[in-house]
Amino acid sequence: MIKIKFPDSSVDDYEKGISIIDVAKKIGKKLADDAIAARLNNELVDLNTKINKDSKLRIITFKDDDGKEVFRHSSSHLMAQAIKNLFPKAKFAIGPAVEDGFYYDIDYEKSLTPDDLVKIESEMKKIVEDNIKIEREVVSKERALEIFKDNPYKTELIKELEDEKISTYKQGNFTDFCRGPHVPSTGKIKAFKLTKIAGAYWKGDAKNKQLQRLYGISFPDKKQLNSYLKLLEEAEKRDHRKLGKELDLFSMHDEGPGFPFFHPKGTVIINILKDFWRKEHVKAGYTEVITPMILNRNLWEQSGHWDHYKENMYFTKIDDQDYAIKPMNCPGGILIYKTKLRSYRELPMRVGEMGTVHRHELSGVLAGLFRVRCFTQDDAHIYMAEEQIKDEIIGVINLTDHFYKTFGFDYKVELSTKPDNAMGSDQAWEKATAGLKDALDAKKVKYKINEGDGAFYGPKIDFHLKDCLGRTWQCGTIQLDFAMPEKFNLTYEGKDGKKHRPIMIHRTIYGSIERFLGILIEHYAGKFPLWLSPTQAIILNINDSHIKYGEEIKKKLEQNNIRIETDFRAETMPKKVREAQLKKIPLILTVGDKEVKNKTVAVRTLDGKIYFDIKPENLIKKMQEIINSKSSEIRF
RNA sequence: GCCUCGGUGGCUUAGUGGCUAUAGCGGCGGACUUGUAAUCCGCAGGUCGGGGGUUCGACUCCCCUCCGAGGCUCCA
Repeated sequence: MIKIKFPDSSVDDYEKGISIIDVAKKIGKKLADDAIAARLNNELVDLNTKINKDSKLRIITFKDDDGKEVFRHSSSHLMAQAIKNLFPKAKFAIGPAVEDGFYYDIDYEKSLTPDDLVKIESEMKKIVEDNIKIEREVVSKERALEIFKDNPYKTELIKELEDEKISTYKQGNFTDFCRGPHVPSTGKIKAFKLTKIAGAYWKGDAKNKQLQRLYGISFPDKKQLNSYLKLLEEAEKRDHRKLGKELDLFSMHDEGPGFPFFHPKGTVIINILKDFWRKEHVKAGYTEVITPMILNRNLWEQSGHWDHYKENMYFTKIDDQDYAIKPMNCPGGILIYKTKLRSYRELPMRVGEMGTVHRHELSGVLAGLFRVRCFTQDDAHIYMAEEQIKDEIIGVINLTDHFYKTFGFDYKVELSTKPDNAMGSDQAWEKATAGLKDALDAKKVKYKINEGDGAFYGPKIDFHLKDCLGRTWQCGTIQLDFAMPEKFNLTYEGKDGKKHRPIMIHRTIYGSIERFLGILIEHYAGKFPLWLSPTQAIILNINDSHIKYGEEIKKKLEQNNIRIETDFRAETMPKKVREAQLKKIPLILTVGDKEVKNKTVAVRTLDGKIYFDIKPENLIKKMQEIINSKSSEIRF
């Protein structure tokens, strides 16, 4: 689908833009056809004037992705103009809208500082006040090259274009080579903030010159900007690195950058995630294996990792032979497959592995639990016949859906197709890709296609989790693989008594337990649902005379596998409650004279509700109910 | 790996122009025996990430290095 936007200057409002698809739908007439044809042929026509005559067109507002993009793109130009005013020697590269705002890459002799950002912001404000008209002008390629002759980046881009006519946008003293569309004037951009400066390579290639990328965010009004800034603040509060420390879940050390240490409480959660995973996979017909961490060079040569993945691997020597620490689990699993002749009756063969892998990631990419150098994949390999692809994929999609729903995650699905450096025949790719598509369609899953983004050995489906703040994280993946079975000469004996080659699926649901834990910490803001909570309840006493009874309660809960702490210090109640709250313990149980007398406890939940006179048996029963339901709500 | 910024007791943090470095929380000791978000008093704890240099003198200035943050590239 082609989507082209341009501003509708008939409506004097910043929010208005228009989608040509809508034009086509609404008028379906020659006008739209002409416009689309012109675009496809890269003939630039001035669409504004023609379309103005039709008033029935849909208006795109800031609420639409299209409108947002136009608005943010114009914000980028606004920033560029301000930069030009302040730093006339800066050369502009590209300045698009991105999902979370906009940026402009510039080439400037001196590094800009956060102070400069403040200056640029004030300059932008001036330009907004001046409400400068933004005008489109279509010029010849020659003329464009003349206009941008001092700018090597724009020159390069213009030369790459096949069009003979080039559109430019002019606002005051600043002219940019740009397809548009833009808001009609700078005065429309009422609220913005420049957020950060970073290095970025020209055209995203590390071999090219590194430019300075200035990021910003903008909105049509202050209110929206403020709520966005609030969201950022909330995200910062939930940062798993901060909460991980505060809640005593894990730590990082200079002695092992990228290698997380999990404390007792973090380990509790990880073990629960693993237990849950095992139970569900047994139900889904998986077996589980364990393969070694260090394996001989020969294996990695055969799998292709030695040639294609070496820079990401760690090595060691044993008795003068080269060994590698596994960066992936599949070669080990394949050796198990090959321990005997396999029959078609065994297929599909679903083999899981909680496989810990080590990857030498670049130091600059490490980030808390989100990007580490040692992590455990909830891996599984499914060996199957070609005709089983669709059903197996459906099975994995169902399982994945069940997992994500359990944690309250929404998710998006992406399908990646054949890349340029692919191995295997076109037919095989087509079949495999069709298998993935069929499965997604059968499940009525909406998905986005990433052309050419598949692995070299097969197409894949990726699952992107959406957390409660709307941020997305790549976790699960389903990858079809025809390469490994080939390389390891995997076979099975068919009904016909002949040898056949199985197809392999690599798949994960959590992705990495470490990353998943990081996401969970931020998703729940550290307030884990009862079933995941490292400490499920804490017992507080009013004074020393209640300790004995408190110990009795503790024992009862422990005997029912409830993770319980006590705080019998001679501190005041408010203080002990406060500390328990800060630790985000779901249930605070208090014992005082009344409870000792009635043989009950008082229960306080994290949201501050208090229930008195709860019998311990009832408490245990209720807690077990909530734990079993995996609910994040606690009510008595 | 590259770019920019940062690193002060367990945590959060003050600090200066180059002289014996703040405070709170936490910890420990004591008093208080407390009914749902911080009781009071006292004590201990830092070679200011590490190494080198400039200097009479460096937490402060310079260089190197390690680690972290945000990006780029990559990715579970």
